[in-house]
Amino acid sequence: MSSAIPVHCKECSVHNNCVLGHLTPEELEQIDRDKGCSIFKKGQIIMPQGSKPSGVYCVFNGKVKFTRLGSEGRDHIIRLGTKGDLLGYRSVLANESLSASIVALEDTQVCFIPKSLLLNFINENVGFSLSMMQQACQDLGESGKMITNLAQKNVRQRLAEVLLMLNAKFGKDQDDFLDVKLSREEYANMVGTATETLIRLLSDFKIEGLIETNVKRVKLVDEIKLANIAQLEN
Amino acid sequence: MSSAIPVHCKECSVHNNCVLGHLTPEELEQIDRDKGCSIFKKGQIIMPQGSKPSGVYCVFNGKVKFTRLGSEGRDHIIRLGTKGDLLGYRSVLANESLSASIVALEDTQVCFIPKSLLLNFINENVGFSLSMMQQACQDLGESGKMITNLAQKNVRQRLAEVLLMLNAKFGKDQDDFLDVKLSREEYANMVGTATETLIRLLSDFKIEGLIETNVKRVKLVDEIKLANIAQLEN
DNA sequence: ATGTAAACCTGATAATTGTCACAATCGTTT
DNA sequence: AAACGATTGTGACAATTATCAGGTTTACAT
Repeated sequence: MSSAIPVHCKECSVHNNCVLGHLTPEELEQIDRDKGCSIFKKGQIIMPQGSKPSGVYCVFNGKVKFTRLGSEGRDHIIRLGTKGDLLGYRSVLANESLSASIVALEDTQVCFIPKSLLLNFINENVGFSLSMMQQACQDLGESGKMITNLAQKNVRQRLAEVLLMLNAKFGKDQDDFLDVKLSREEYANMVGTATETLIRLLSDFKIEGLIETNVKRVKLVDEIKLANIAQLEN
Repeated sequence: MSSAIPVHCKECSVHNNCVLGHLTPEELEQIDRDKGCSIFKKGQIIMPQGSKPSGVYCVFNGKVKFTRLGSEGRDHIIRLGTKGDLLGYRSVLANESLSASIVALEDTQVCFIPKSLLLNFINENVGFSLSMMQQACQDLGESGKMITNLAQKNVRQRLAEVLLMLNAKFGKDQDDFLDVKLSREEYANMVGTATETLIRLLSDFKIEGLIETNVKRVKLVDEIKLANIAQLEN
């Protein structure tokens, strides 16, 4: 981790897709006074599982994973975060320790907002408070979907779903590849399967013409068939 | 569903374990004026998946399941609710349709609180607002745990965990049996497995002296061994 | 450019779990 | 009490997935 040149919150580009966009200009200036900006290199732990964070990070750019260490030493990626997401808010608001480590998937610039400040805003700004609550409830809905998927779908279906989810969350780069780089092991940890099984399925998809791969990059070729495999309802 | 004699919220016994306990006496009286009380018989749908509820139910007594219909027509139980729980709050606050049906596991008495009233309280009562948010964040933490369990544990481990979870949530009746009655199919839908597999595992547990069963009732005999099987961390 | 560790891939095999078919039991209605 | 349907239970088998044991390629530091 290293510190970085701070941007003024008022001019920050992430506003449109960030709950902090609901704060007043004065409140944003308050953040400016207290916040700390830092850069985490790819692979670095931003917040470790089990710790009680003293505030939240707002992602300025980059990508992160929320990864939970299960009892048998295997990791599971329960969520991904990107520009505009607040990291650790669940833990701060529930006053519980972090149930997952937050790790940088690429070099990631974040701003730290102390817990006290966040709670102030919630107390004083009803609009912000409501949108925080909405965020939590939406995330809860996502989790519910994930639970049903893990419980009812097989690995092939879940992989198709993960690929489409990545497309929805991160979009495509200029070459039409998914704009996020994940190792095979990380894919496996998202799908909830062994790395070998995941590799085999990815090549199956490649053979069937559903995707193309180029080292760490993946391109979705036939999204409709993928959606059929995933059996998406919504 | 049938209507029931309303109890005054101020004197309601569920306060201690209910977010509504954070409301002022005046706010509770407001609920009294607007609320509707009803009883759902065992098996009745309280709120159907896909609908957008116009308010929430507060459980006065009884037990409910949150059950999601997956794409292959199989149900999955993602959560259970009991006295003091608010039903449908996630959907109301996220302004999304219900991702699961809420179904009575036994005769269940509930009070309906309109959405507008709930939002008023959130706008005007910071303490209540915060405790609603905490509730959402705690539920989110629970979901995360469930996700990791489904992804990393096998059926046997998950069954052990479900049994312990039921014990923690519902406790024991006077005969030391779990104070909740579920069919084998419902157990299977909680664990995320086929009914036949679940039945086999339950008899295994019985043979190994971990549990006793009596028709629909289950008694935990060796909670320590169950915890070992489930590999509980916390 | 070269050595080394990590990541990726493949095959063989074992373990887990699901599916189907059917029998036994229980509870409810007639 | 008989009859019906729903639930519970069992066995055989198939499908899915994990594990282990290797090879190959890639990325990166020196």
